Amino acid sequence: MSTRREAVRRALTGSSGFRSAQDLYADLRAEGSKIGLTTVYRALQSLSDAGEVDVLRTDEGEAVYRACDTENHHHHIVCRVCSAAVEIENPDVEKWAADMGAEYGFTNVTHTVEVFGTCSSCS
Amino acid sequence: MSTRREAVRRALTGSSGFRSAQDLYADLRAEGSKIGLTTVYRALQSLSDAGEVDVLRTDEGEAVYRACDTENHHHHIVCRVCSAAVEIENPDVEKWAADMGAEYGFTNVTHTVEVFGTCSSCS
DNA sequence: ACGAAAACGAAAACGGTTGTCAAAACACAA
DNA sequence: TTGTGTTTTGACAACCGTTTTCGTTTTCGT
Repeated sequence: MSTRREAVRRALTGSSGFRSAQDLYADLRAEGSKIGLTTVYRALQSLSDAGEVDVLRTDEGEAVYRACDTENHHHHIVCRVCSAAVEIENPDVEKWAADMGAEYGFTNVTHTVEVFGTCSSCS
Repeated sequence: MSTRREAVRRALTGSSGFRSAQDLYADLRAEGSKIGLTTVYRALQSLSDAGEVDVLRTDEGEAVYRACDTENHHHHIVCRVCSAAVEIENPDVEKWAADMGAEYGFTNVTHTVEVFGTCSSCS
């Protein structure tokens, strides 16, 4: 694990919500790092490939990342103002998605579930 | 409703799955229309604002559109090969999302739920 | 038919992301 | 330590989907 990638992971772990690559780049530069934007993207790509961070897309199509507490499959409630996120799990939803897939003859079923709202401190 | 926008709606209604703006543009040009890409984007934007089509983002960040049978809130099972889609509804999921939001003090809660798989004719 | 308003399309601009490539950092054997 | 091959890095350009701009065309009301 290279130093740069470690720095990106640290920056991500130090934030409570979903951050974009450019956010993290700005954070790292602000704290004096000479890291390049390309490297931030590369680090996030590889952390994501390794399953160490969760990725999702905003409505604007921007990719945002988060270092999650568990490696288990789970979902989030994300504040649309400050992007803080709470991890949530629900076996029923997992089962429902799988059942739906089976019912319509779909194989290799995956799903995305994200809940958005305004968190108590932002409202 | 302008002619061009109607053409885009027709192109969308004639497909069974989610299509990107560029897909629709290609379809329309292929059938002889002299429509411009800009107009396709504009038409999709306005159809989407009017709630007449559903929009979602692929993992690659591309926006894809679909003319749905119902205007009610619903979700989809989407084939990741041919992008054919089945509309699905489930009050439990709706309730769950709302409950989760309330439990963590989030207001103005919305959610996105999409199921992906390989449909029977593509597998 | 006329003028105002809306729609249109080509091309440029934009913004996030990825590719390129030479320089720098590193590993490690001699 | 020095040399050599590998990996990582970052500036910059390229890419791609989308939006903006702006001059032209079409539509609509009168």
